[in-house]
Amino acid sequence: MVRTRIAPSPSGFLHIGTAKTALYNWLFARKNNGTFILRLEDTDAERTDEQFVQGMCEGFKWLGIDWDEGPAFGDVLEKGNYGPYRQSQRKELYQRIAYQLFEEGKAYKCFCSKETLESYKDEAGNLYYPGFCRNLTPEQIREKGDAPYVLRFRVPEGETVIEDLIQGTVRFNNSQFDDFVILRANGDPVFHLAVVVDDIYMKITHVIRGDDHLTNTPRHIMLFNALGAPLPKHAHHPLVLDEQGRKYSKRLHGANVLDWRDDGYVPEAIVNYVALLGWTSEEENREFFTLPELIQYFSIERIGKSPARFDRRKLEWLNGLHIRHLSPEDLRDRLIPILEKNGFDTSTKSKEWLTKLAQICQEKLPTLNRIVFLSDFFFNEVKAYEPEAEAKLWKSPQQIITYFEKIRDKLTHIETWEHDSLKKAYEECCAELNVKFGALVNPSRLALTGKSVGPGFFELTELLGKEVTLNRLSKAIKYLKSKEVKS
RNA sequence: GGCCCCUUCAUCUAGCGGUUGAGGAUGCAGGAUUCUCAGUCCUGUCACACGGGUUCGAAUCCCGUAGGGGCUGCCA
Repeated sequence: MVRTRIAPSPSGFLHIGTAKTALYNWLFARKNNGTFILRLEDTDAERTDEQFVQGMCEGFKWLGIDWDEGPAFGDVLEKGNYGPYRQSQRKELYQRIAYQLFEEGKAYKCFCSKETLESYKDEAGNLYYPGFCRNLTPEQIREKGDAPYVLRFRVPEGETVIEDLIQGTVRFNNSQFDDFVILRANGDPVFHLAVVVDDIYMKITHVIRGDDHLTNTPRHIMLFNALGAPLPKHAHHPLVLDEQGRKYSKRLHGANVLDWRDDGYVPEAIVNYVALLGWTSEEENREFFTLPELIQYFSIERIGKSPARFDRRKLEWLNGLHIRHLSPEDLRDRLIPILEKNGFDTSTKSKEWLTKLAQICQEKLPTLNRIVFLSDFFFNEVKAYEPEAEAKLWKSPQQIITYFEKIRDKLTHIETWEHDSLKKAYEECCAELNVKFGALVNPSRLALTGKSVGPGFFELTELLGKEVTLNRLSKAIKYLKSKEVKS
């Protein structure tokens, strides 16, 4: 039975890198009918805040990553039989295990003060622990009285080997690891101990995480061994780098997965893109995947070893692709909040109308937010005409006025206000005026939308409705006339 | 500094000793679709970090060098 986990430290929002780790763990669990667990690593009380938990979980929820076991937060209840799922609530367990190691001589009390430790630095200025208290005699310990101490793990001699599903075999000489602290002076466990204890007690079978943990893993393996517990399988995937090739800083826009939601990206695209950042399908040359498809094709073996840069442009392409795969109704429902947020009143429009709007804009949306640009003229009056477009399309006002008057006349008498009859009307005008289609359509677009680009012309005209269309044509005619007088 | 990981087009990557005059995708450039933009479909552009080996033969294996990243906390 596969059991994987994501174990974030709730010290902020859901980072894009954490999302990648979560996704890989989640995909692996789902693929193997396993269990995916959310565990909060909040052993450092100072850095933890309940609102961070909320923010992080909102990110998971948005991405569609759900967990089978996890802690309570907000109005969500705790799930699972291996809880609690917050490390801050498992303190007694860690202490018990730490002292068990102490009793067995695998850990020892260290009374060194911070100042004592500070005095030991290597050539590069890094602190290291020379093992002062490693071999204190019982008398020496007794002499310390009730002086504060930490528990340090007694790193054994020899070699620790990681058999990693992604990295292959990685060997470490134990001599490079100091006797690390497992229990702080205040009784709180340190990350290394808590992780190992939890992974044992929660019966984690596969530890999939970023390769920033690769050099932590030997310590963990030593602890597993000291506790006589079987090793989980390890898989260290490469980190997500920013567009400059550096570690994706928390302060960068986009580090928070919800930034992408705000920018008009759909979660389907984010998940697809992040999965592709270091993983390829065995179905060669395939890049578009829905979440169910990712589950179907995912495999740890296909995860690469080299770090990947985040490429916003490719994400945007994928985003457009996913948007185009949405049903018009689904797209409509995602668009409405964005329209509302930008002050467009959608309540006066029918569901059918809004669906049509979604439909005619669908293939032109790299992001959902683009809808604002593409559809503002449906909700607001045209207050200005694009100057460059005006210079180009309305070069000879007198001529355009004749065109528009003819079109207006034609449209006034149109029987059914829909795409085909509108097109027919324009075709007739073109024939009568002996001009090309574009010569009529493009200037008209400017009159109706104020822009030179937008949705298909007859589609948008149909949606605009007869009254508005005729009004805007008249308004344009009036404007052109006034312009002519001036010149 | 020490230890560990990484290095194929600008970017994400395929490739796991010969079938590769290195394939796909994004981007970029050009063409088609003559209502714009977008989309779609074509075409083009662009890479095996460097230096040594091993081998009949290397992007693929080995060793160096350089560059990038990670860890080296009573953070996780």
